[in-house]
Amino acid sequence: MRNVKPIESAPAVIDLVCACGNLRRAARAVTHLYSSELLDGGLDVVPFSLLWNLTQVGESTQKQLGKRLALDSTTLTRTLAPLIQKGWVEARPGADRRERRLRVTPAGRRRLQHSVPNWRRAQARLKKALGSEDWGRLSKALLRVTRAAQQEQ
Amino acid sequence: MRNVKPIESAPAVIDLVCACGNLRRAARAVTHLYSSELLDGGLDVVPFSLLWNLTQVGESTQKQLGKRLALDSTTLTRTLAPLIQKGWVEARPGADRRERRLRVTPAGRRRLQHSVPNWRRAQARLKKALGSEDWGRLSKALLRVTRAAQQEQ
DNA sequence: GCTGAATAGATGTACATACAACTATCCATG
DNA sequence: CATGGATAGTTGTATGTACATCTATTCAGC
Repeated sequence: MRNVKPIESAPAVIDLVCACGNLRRAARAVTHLYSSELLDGGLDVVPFSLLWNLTQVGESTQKQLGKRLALDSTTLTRTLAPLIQKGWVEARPGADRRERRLRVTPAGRRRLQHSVPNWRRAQARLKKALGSEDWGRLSKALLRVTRAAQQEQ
Repeated sequence: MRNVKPIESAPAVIDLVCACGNLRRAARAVTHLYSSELLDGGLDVVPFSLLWNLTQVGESTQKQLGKRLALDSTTLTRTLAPLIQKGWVEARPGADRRERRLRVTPAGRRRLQHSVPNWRRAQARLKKALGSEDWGRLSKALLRVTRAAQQEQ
């Protein structure tokens, strides 16, 4: 029985799909779409996302907001700066005076409301192009993968 | 029959989930995980992804590579520069002399191979934390959403 | 009450990314 | 074959993001 190819164990056809690369690419593509809608309203995706999330939580320290957004909290020092400067976000020291307690001001809330129709248009365009079944699947998958990645250190 | 609350049509409980924000957040979280593995091998996620994709396509212009990665092609001028400088990617003018034809060199291929085990570890960690069913779903959903967003302008 | 470890945030630096404006090249049409 | 519009890539600039390091503050244990 010479010359017989051995049976290959675990054929090493490893997944060629890089989850990280695919996520980053999707984020770029979708950011482009949302950005084009949101810029008409004068708020790009990052400021929009900060006002949006900060409105939803009501009040938060920088640290907590960073955790919520899976964002290094020192990054927020700079991305929040223009929002504070424009009076859309208020940062006041907490009882623990190391912390900054962040809140959206009434002016900030108005600014956000102004951009919500743009955001809805972006959502609607993507949802339509994707189909609402995939849209729902995507949302779930993203929450799960974020949790999984965060749990992994 | 007074005082009866009217039946509400389409209750305006609009999706509070922002696909863009969720994608960007997931990309940050997953990048962090992959980065921690890949950095041990000396290649961060962006150079890794460039070598990886360029290896897969064999040869490409900057424009084509940008399209494949949903990346502004001018961004590639800068992210490719260090790879070219280190001799991992070769850029030679094409027959159309406006173009740069990009190829991974043998040295680049070796460099990539060196990092593949790190990449596999990152993939394995995420896949394990996520479960392989969700992993598959995620991959499909990301391809679809990327296509959908790109088709939308 | 003091001191040293831990924590929140600010700052320096590096890189990723996009867009506008520019340059070199190509190509269609007169 | 000359010219003007289209295209590929470069460069200037602005923003987002992370990490290392620094400062101010807190808090546990003495």
